[in-house]
Amino acid sequence: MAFTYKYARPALTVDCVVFGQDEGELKILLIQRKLAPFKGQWALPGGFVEMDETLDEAARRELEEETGVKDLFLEQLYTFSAVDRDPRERVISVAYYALVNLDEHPATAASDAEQVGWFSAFDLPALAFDHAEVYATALQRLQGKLRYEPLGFELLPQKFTLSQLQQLYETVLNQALDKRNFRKKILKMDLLLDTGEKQQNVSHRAAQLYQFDEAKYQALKQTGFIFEPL
Amino acid sequence: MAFTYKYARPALTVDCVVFGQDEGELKILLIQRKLAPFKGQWALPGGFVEMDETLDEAARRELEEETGVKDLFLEQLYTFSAVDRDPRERVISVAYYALVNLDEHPATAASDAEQVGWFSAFDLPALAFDHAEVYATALQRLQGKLRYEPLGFELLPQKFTLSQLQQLYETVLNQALDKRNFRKKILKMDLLLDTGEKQQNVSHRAAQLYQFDEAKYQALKQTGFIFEPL
DNA sequence: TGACATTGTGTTTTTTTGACACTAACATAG
DNA sequence: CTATGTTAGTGTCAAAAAAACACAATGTCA
Repeated sequence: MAFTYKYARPALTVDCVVFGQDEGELKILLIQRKLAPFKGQWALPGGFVEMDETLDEAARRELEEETGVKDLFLEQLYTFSAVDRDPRERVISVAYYALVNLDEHPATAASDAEQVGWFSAFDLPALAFDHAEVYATALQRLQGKLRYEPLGFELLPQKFTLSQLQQLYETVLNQALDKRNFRKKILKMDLLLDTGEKQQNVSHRAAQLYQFDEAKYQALKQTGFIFEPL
Repeated sequence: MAFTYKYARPALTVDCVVFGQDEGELKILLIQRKLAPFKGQWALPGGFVEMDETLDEAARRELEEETGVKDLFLEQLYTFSAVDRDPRERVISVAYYALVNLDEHPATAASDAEQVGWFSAFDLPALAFDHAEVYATALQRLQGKLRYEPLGFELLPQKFTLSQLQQLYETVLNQALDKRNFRKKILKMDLLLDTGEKQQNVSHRAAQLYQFDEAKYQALKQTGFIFEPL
């Protein structure tokens, strides 16, 4: 079966930049291409958009098919349209960026048999297509949004310590932050719930575990509140 | 001649939200549809993407064809993909937003014979397709970016007074600003060049004319400078 | 030359930011 | 059980930025 149109149409794909965090390192999820072009090279997970799904749905579907990761924070990034970005034919790609925390989401279950791997975000291999540009755009966006939206919590386990949160900000933004000032500011927003629990199995003083009060944040946001932890 | 593909492909269009400013009012540019669906209704200018052009190029081409407006500030906004957003068939649309100043750009030269008009941004007619949603997204983006990027100057003539600039911010953001604080802050950034010229033909004290130092801004931006006039 | 309209300007108070160093708690090894 | 190591947790002061606030200067026009 084939499909015929009066005018030529570009192919439409989605590509995903999936960020994760592990031991103070920012990572991203790549797959190794099984087929030409760029056979064997690392690339962003993604694929063709079906006729009965939105772009968001396509991104989630492809991610689950290719990497097993699901139920993650996902947002549209930018649509890339350079005429020769795919050597085979005209392909326009809607890029997404996603945030997961590596513990709670089954790390990497390959399925379409491609190899899947987490790479340090600041030390990536050469990427296929224009994926280096897509990745750079995503990192910029993440760094930008982290300053005025509570994205960081998507990268942490549900319960986390203030030190973990601070380290996350330091890693992503690539800058050191003052411990006392950071804690003061983030606690003053009154959006972290003290769970009463403490860290387990650490060989030093155990830290308090907090969790983010998403509901309260959503309510405040309506009233013009802006989350600015720095 | 027709084009045949193995898998179905959505049609791809661009749509543009063009903002302008006139006498303290924020306006947007609409065209009246000549054809079904939504015949006779107002809609955002836009059209199909050709195989040999990027999305940016398509947006500029369609804008000039349909409204005569060219050489404007143009930035990608978001890609809209609801499955039924076009009643005829699957159409995915990459939306752009654009800024022009009404004086220096030939206001509205219709060409494809559709009617073209500027409408007050806060009092729009019913729009075709999902264009109301696209417009809402664009306005939000404009309001957001105005706070940390020098977009306002795109909407003003090249030489402008501080009062005009302030009024623009007040109009777009829909909030009053203190004159002395606004002037202090914006002058302190040292990005406005005093042209030495004064307003002409006003029936009151003539204000100083300034222009934005784009080159200096671009240089500063590299060093991490952020334009924050509020 | 007086009335009108808009430009242009400083000071004070309040709030926010940034710099800075030590004690408390807990686990572990000797 | 004591000493050591490691991270958690906390307050103050100074500097900078933001916010509030009112009136004199300039030019046009009747």
